[in-house]
Amino acid sequence: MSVAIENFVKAIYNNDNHDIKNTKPGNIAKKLGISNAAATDMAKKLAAKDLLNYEKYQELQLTEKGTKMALNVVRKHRLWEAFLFKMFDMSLHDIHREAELLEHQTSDLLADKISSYLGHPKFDPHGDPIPNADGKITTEDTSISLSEAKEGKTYIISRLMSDDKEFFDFCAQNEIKYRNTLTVSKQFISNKMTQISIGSNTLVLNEDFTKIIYVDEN
Amino acid sequence: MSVAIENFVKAIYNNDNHDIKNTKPGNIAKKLGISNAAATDMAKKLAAKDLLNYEKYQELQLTEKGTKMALNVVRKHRLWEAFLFKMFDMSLHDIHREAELLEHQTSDLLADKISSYLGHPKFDPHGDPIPNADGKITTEDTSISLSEAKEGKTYIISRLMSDDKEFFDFCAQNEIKYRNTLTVSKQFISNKMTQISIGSNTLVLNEDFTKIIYVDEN
DNA sequence: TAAAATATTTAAGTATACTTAAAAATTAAT
DNA sequence: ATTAATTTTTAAGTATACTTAAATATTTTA
Repeated sequence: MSVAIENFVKAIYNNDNHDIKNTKPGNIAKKLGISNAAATDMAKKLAAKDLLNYEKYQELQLTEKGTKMALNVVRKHRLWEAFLFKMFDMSLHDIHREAELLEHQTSDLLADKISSYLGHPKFDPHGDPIPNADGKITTEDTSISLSEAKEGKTYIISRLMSDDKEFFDFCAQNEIKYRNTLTVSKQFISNKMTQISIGSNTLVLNEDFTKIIYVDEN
Repeated sequence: MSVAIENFVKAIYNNDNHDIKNTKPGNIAKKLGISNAAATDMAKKLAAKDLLNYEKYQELQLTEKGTKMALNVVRKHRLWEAFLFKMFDMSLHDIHREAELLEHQTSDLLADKISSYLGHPKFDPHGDPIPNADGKITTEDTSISLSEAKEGKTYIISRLMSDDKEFFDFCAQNEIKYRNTLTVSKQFISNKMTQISIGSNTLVLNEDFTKIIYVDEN
């Protein structure tokens, strides 16, 4: 299957799992940087290949076959991220960019070699779960976004759900890192801001950031 | 530039350097598994981009710009081979197949990271030289093919110039490996066969193999 | 050196993955 | 509940990288 198709099913999968669960063509188009028309076209094409269910004006739904393909690509993406992060001194943003390309040109054999070398990790450096060779995610997700965290409690950062360079630069400057500990000192409900202390820093984060920083109870 | 273009200039580069130096469209087409017509088309297109010089019915000649592009791709290919060979237990044939895909999706940044990790190797596991970051090959090639080697002399294997699985399987079974030592016991000139002793084996190789096994004097 | 074989080029056509522009349907706002 | 705004779809068109078939040029060989 082509890169375009792999990226399309991956975008649906990611949208379905994370975001506000909008998998209509326009939303997928926005993620992929293509026109709405192109997304509608592709949706019809993939429906004919039994990768997704398409009904006019409805959400796109991956079939079992489509989900399997998406998970295979996601697995390769996250394995590459884990591998490059371990081997080389590269930022989370950079490893994401490389993985975005390499994921489509990686045999199942090589993916297994990488997984094996890393000791079959269950999470990538963003904290996202890595599907196993059968395309199954075997970990439970108990984490919540920082925006939903409770005042006074201490948490461990479990995921940094972003591909944005500016966000990661901010993280790097403020000890916001996968597995680090933080305490929520205050939730400013009406302003949708969250005050945390992490290491020696006190930070007040707005919703843009607290929605993509995921944490687990300590 | 597209994968098709990168593969096209790479094929010209490789043909120009190794083989019987035939870079006419038909020969490139054969290497790439495309039709002659497609190769002629592409040649015209690349001439317009100043990647090669095209004159009807003549050999295709890479320009400086085209050569640079080819060397950049070749560098990435050989770095991936060296890296995968070091990291994972994979055959020469397998690492070639992976590198063939990964080479087009690798940033200069990542290539440099790989090179640095490996200590800036000058040769890949086939014995082919790895161009440096400036696209220069800094090693001299003093090796000759086994078909040209002298009776009675001892040599070191410097290159295994093939991507063929059967050839590498044969090599694996007979201690034919980069850097191993062999002695040419007899050249059967009229039959174009070469008898060698390597390790505990005596082998009589025909021209198909002696033309792709390169050796250096001891 | 002329005929036969081979290679290259031209021409016409295809599939993929897009585009823009307009029409149709849905969703949001008053 | 209409109207307005937004989305989705359809339609027509484009670039890339191929294909096959036929025409033309080159190379081989007898």
